[in-house]
Amino acid sequence: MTRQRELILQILRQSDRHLTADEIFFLAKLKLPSIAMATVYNNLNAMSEAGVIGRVHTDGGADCFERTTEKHDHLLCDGCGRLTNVRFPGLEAQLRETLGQEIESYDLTVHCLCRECRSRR
Amino acid sequence: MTRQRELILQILRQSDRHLTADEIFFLAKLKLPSIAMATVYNNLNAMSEAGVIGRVHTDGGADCFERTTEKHDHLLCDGCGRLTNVRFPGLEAQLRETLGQEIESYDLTVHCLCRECRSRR
DNA sequence: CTATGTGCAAAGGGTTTGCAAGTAG
DNA sequence: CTACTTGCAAACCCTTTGCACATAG
Repeated sequence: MTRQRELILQILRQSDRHLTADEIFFLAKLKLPSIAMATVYNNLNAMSEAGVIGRVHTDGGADCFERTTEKHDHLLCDGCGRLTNVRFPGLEAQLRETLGQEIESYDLTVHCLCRECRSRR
Repeated sequence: MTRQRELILQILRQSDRHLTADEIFFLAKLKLPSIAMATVYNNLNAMSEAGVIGRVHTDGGADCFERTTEKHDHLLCDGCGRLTNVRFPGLEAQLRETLGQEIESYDLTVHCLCRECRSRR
């Protein structure tokens, strides 16, 4: 548990949004100017593999990281890009039943237009 | 409709698998050695935006392209990486109902271990 | 002490871009 | 003809790697 890892974890814990490695790097540099991007990635990789933080792959863009480690799905606004967490309880059981086979996990991203974006049209 | 675009489309139509841009490039070069990667991407982008072919973003790896343009979901074996198409009819309506708002679309990838990979353990 | 983590710079994979030359319609 | 497409190389973004040095425990 190095100073760098502690700082990165703290940044994630204090944010209620999803953060990219770049954003975390920027925020970390404010407190610890010597920190390197490689260190940020090292720690994000280590912590997401250890299940301490969550990681979200996004289509085309940079991965996002979040403090939540609970299983959840994502709601993405195609207008403004805002990403929020949602849950569809029972969905996994239903998918398993429909497929008729064991499931390791699933990734679901629902695309929408949020209220603001919808009214802006 | 250039010779290049026709060739790329033909390659996709003749394949029942998902193909990466790299694989398409390789296959296209066999018939048209002068073709460039940029041309392959140009055409794949144009055709997937036009809805003529399908595009699948994969976590971390290269995007895959497929002839099907019908809406469907994906089943990915975590063991061998094989990607197959599946459908969960009625899922969209159900997601819309649970969320209580309009949905543009959704992306669902179900992770599994296929029979072969499961028995190999 | 010693294994592990750091910072740096350079490399990597996948994709896009700028531009001069070529081609479809 | 003229706008669009090609091929090429270089650039791009995000992420990883190699390595000498520093540090946690």
